[in-house]
Amino acid sequence: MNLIDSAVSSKEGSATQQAYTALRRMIVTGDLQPGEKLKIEGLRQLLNTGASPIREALSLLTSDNLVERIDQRGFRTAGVSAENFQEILTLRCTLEDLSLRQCLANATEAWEEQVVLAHHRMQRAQDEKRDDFEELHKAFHMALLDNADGPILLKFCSQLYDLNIRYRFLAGRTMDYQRRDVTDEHAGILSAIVARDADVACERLISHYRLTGAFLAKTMEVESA
Amino acid sequence: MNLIDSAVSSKEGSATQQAYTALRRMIVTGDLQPGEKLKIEGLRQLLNTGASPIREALSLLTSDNLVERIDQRGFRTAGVSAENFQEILTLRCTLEDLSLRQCLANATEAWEEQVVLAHHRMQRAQDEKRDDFEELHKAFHMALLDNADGPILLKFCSQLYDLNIRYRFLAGRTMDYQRRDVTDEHAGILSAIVARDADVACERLISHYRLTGAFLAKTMEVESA
DNA sequence: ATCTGGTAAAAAATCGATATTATCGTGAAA
DNA sequence: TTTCACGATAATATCGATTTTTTACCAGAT
Repeated sequence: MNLIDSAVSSKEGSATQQAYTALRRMIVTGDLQPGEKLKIEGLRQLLNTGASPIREALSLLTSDNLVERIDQRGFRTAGVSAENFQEILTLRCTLEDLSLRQCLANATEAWEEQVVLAHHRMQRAQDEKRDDFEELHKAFHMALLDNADGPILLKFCSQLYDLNIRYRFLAGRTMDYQRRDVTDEHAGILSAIVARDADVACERLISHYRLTGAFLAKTMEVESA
Repeated sequence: MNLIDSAVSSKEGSATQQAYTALRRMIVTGDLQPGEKLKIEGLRQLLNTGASPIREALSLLTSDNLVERIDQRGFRTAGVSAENFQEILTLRCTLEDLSLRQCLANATEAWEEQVVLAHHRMQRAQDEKRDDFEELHKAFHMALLDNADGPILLKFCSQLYDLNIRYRFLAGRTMDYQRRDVTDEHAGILSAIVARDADVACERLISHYRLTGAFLAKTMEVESA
């Protein structure tokens, strides 16, 4: 339930917690199709647990806008649409710009070091093509924002991140992220942070998103054609 | 679970739904103190229902940041602090400004009429000092924002509204809203909307919030002193 | 053919009971 | 006195079964 390292899959925690992370991953990665009906009984067997944890996990996932709850007729995964994607993208740009500026205004050594560290870990995972790249990528982006004026904004950003990344998975995991040269973009953002240049950092961050967004939008078009 | 008329208390719906609205109101109005431990058994008896609906309702309330869930050690209402209040206020200003501008950019007859209607209903309730003023007040503010580019932003605003209004209740319901002459402010916002003047409308909306915010902040200071 | 009403099957929601986990107090050892 | 370990107790989390509601289906009528 925490923000940054929510993805660290562990067999620790309550049954609800396990169900929460498992279902979350399944939805984000597209194992569960958008708009798919989520039958308690099916999930119960799939995750080998009782109905209560499933039900509770699904309730929690509605927080994140990953699941829709319709009273008396169960749960389904959130739907997708071009409009939805667009809203996520633009909101994300707005909020992360806001947040990053606050972070830089409040900049401290400790924060900067966390960012550097997160970047390093992500980079290494990418070089070695490890499969935990995704979580480390999120960790990097969240580390960037983790020095703003308050936790609510961070939570919003975290939510939007997940919603956005879901579209990337849906567009096809095969068409890999590495295709575009995203490495330079990350490095550019980092160096602007270290240089404490808010305008440049934000500009790079936003264009990073817009590029990825445009890329995805195109992919979606192709697929729906 | 819908956004605007979530407060309309009805005896309809599932036990979970009823528990959700009841608990929500209790938290927002301060019947349940900030940071208070929410024991399932107690609430179960209070609302005369089983543990499952309570539990699920509380899970849903974590969506709204009104309840904190700590794995394996239950639920408690969200805490309050000056910093928290400040963040809510400034975020709210930012997001509602953004949203209102979108609404005006997309302005339609239908939307404008809904706003006028919502304003009228609120006004009448205020004049007659009816106790449904609160819900109609929210309905008015949400109607203002209900023509933006997407539902996510609206949901964020709705959440922040509730979080904010909770502080008003906590500051003391007695110290009534009507003290300040809020009527003019509402009317001013409305007329700017009708005139399709985004800058003025936003300026009035934001200052409406800031005034209320400053008022509350002072009240809080006094109380904590 | 289309609609309607009713019924059977399926799924969701809820309950009551049990298992699991945290909390609190007590007392012994350092 | 402080710290730690150990039970006793209270609360949470989970399970299995039951109730309620929705959904799917089909016969009969328009």
